[in-house]
Amino acid sequence: MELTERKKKVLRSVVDLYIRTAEPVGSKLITELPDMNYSSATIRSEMADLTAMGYLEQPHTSAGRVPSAAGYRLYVDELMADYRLSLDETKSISTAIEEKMQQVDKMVEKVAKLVSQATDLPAISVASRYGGVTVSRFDLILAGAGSVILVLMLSNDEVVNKLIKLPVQLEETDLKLLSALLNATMTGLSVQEFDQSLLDRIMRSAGAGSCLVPVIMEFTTQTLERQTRTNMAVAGQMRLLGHPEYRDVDKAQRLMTTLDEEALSNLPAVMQNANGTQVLVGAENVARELKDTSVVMTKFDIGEGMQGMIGVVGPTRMDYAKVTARLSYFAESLSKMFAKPEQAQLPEAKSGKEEQ
Amino acid sequence: MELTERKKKVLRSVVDLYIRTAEPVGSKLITELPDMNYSSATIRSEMADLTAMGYLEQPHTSAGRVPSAAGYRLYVDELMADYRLSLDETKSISTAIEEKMQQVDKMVEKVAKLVSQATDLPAISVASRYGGVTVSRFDLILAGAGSVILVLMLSNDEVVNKLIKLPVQLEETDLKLLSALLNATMTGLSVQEFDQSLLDRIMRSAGAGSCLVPVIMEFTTQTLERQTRTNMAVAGQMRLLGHPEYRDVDKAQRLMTTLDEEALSNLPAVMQNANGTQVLVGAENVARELKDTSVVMTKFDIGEGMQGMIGVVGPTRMDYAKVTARLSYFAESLSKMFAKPEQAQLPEAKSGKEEQ
DNA sequence: GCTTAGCACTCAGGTGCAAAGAGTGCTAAA
DNA sequence: TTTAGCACTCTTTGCACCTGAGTGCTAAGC
Repeated sequence: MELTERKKKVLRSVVDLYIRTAEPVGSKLITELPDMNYSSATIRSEMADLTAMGYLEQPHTSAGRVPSAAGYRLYVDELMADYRLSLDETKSISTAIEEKMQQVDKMVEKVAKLVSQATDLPAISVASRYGGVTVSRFDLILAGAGSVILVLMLSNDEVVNKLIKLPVQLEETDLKLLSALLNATMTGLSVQEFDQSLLDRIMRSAGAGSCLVPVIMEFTTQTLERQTRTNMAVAGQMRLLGHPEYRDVDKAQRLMTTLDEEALSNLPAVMQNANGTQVLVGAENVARELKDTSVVMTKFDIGEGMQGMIGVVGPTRMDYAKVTARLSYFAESLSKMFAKPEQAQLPEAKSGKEEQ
Repeated sequence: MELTERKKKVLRSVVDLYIRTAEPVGSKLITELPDMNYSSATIRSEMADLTAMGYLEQPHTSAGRVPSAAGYRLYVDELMADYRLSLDETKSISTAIEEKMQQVDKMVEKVAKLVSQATDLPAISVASRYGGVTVSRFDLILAGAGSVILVLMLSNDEVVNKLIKLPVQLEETDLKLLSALLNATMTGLSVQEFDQSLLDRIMRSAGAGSCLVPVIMEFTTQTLERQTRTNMAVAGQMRLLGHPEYRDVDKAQRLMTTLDEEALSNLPAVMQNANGTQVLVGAENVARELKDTSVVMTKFDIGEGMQGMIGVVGPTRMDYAKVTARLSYFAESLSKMFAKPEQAQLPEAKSGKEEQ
């Protein structure tokens, strides 16, 4: 059977209405739409066809129609009207992002929170670095009262520090010597190259500062390891409860536990080869628990060998147009922000063409 | 009417059973308890008395009894058997805490998560500082490639840093000069004392480094302000759904929104004058939304003019004995940890006397 | 005087059934 | 090709009814 223009129009109406009401859509409801100059009987026969073709489903004989996974797929790929962000919306997203986000792990949390807020759905935010971070510079600062501040500058321009209480008294010159030694031997080395022989070598040459070396080594290793780990945050889980399909507490809970745990950590893999905004409808999902749930996600650039991803999880009935619009606006804004760290330029509101 | 020993025993049994089952407790159920050598009729008359005295309530005529707020109060204050933490429990709490917690804001989050895990309830964790943090030392490190690392050491021994990209080329000596100037003029000043005249004064003397001054000022102000803010984190909100009284999604949602927002920020005030573990039963709560919910909270010390608080929120029917035991163990462990930052000693398991 | 057995009473929750309502598929006429 | 009409299906809702749990009271027993 051929998918005529009118069939598409009916399908789109069904999905649109279903997104709004979360109730099965009947033929009569559709006839009441503006631009629908057919009787309910005509719509009925079209709907019967669409059901036969697998785009719609019927919960039971005397109920209205509900989009099937295939129906959503078609909707997302072809039918969905571009959602046009209003000035208000871009503005509130912009000001939210503008607050400076200092470190990557903090950033991940904040972004998750913002995205969740903007979409009224639980959101995840991931930042993964593809390894290779090294220390590009060591500094030791004597900070009075028997303590030293260790400052590491990393190859990705992040800076971390640690306060070390000194067991013995050390002179400024001792620290100069030690930091020079560290800079000479350890900069540019990845964490895998740290080993016992390196430690021995440094200890031998360290002189008065040798008691600091183990602490420094441990902190450095820890820091570099944390850098390669992918950061991930989940926010706004409770928002799920606002949507009728999750009034079943058990279901919501099961879904959120999945989200909290690792099951989702393989989503970034799915993301890897795809570009732009991706929509996973219901059954297309990897994780069991997400079977009747959809995921929308987008990549964004953080530069310096890093990559971010933001996504939301929600009922298959979610308002894809709105969600994808907001998500990609976020991603765009974030990418720009990381491109010019100090003065983030926000993109123009995407002026999508309004179909129909 | 007098509250006899036997009445107390009955009341305790009712609360214990209700905590376990979340169902109204009938007279017959109580007779089945070991150590209860009375007939159901006797228990019934005792329960009728307890109801008249306001310690029990009846959802409807033919239902069992449920503890009233006053009943819980009495239970918490007098009747409750000390819960004895098993070795397993102390161990899992200990190892959880042992992971080093670096910065205060990170700490707050982690603690909230741990407490929530240990009690299977939503948890809040607050760390508030009573002001007065100043910068005790400035350092500027030239980090090659036209950038400078600014390191601030604060009066509470926390260290923060920021990477600044240089608009112009600066020499090591310029930075030395500037940092000496900053140390001379700005250390020990609280954020309220930063004003235009101070900025002007520094700008005049800064020489080549003057272009850095505004950035440094802003970052310093921001940092000190963040230090005085109280950090607060909420974790495990979804756990609420596991308890039957919150199967009503709307209720759970309303409660959690309250928790997420500020309504709870006045709880620390309640905490201020009290010591030890506090239990707020139902109607005793400040916030509207918490009316049929209980809050258990404890203070702990962070030293350095700071104070922490952990608490959980849950159904009035929660297992007070278990929750208070775990909470105070946490608080104890944390206090000890901050007393000797580097090698946390964990307290012995509290060996409470087992009554009855 | 306290305790207990017995009994009548109350009320929430489950079950079965009928009516209402929503929506469908099919057919015949326009 | 579209539409009006109609019979059919299935869920939802309301209602009456029954059952079981639990109570309060009373009178008898220790």
